[in-house]
Amino acid sequence: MNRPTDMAVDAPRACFIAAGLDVLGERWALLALREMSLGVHRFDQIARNTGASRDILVGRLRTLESQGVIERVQYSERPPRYEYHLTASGAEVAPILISLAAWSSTWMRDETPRASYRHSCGADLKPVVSCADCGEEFTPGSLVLGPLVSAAGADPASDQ
Amino acid sequence: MNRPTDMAVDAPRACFIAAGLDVLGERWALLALREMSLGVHRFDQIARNTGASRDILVGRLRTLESQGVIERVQYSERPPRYEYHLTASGAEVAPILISLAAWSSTWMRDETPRASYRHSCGADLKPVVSCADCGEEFTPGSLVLGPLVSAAGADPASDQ
DNA sequence: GGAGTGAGTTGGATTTTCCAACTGACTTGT
DNA sequence: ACAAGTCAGTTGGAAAATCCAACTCACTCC
Repeated sequence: MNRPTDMAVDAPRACFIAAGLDVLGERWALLALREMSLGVHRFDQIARNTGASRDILVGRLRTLESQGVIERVQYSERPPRYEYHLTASGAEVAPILISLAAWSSTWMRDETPRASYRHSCGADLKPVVSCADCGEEFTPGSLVLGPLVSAAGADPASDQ
Repeated sequence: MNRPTDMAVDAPRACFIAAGLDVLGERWALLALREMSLGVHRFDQIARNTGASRDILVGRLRTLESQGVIERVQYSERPPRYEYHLTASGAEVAPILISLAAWSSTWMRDETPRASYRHSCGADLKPVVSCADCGEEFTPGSLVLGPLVSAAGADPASDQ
């Protein structure tokens, strides 16, 4: 009944990139996941290695846990102590970290020496992102919008 | 247990992931880049499609410009009007967006329908990240710390 | 002349983050 | 035994970032 000019002030794009950022895009979240990927699982060490304030970090870890990205694993009973581990979902954040590290080491333009990353084969980090279907490498611009869909949604019960 | 590089015991890890997040990790930055990747270059439309406040968005765009990730291109002289375009550096943010979209569409566990993404070949987004050197796929855990190095650093004069 | 477009800017409220110190329940060293 | 240290948080207040709606300025279109 109404058309171009009338209502619906364009709402922000609801896409999977935006949704992913709701979970992973808050400050310190990806750095905390980086630590767990590197085998650091304890609160104090994660706080030290990321530089996050302890109070903020608690909040992030709780959010990531509630989203099923990490899980708290008890390693001491008497004082109850927990460590943080990646779930299957969290482990699959790796490609994001890899892309970020690769972009950064290519395009950062200061001289600051920083820890680099490598593939476990020993080579410098040079990830190639290709399409599982056609095998072609993704080039800038080869990412295109698809239809509206719901996420695959790993079921919350399936922990490792 | 974990001391891959020898760093001061209490300093946050200075790595390329952290450095990348300094540039791309602020709120709205990646969504603005998403818009430009999708061919949206004007301020008003970027603001609408991302949902960012206009004042904050101005700040982000200025930061991204100063980092050489995007550039302002004048498209009208009187009134001076600019649009925002990805530089070579910005175009290479695509793998990050792709990984994020793929992770999100796999692991988000609500039913909300969202815009999905595809490869330009038409297939659903299923990126495979592999090592340019050995060809092996990156598996969770195959990202390992390397030595301290400076970034390749696109030369600051070449942004135009 | 009035409405509309586009790219911002402004001021004030709200939210998030930062920081250092503190807690409580242990464990280890002397 | 007692002091000191470890660990995973909490707490409260200050500082910074963000949100929001309205406003500006310079045009163009009807």
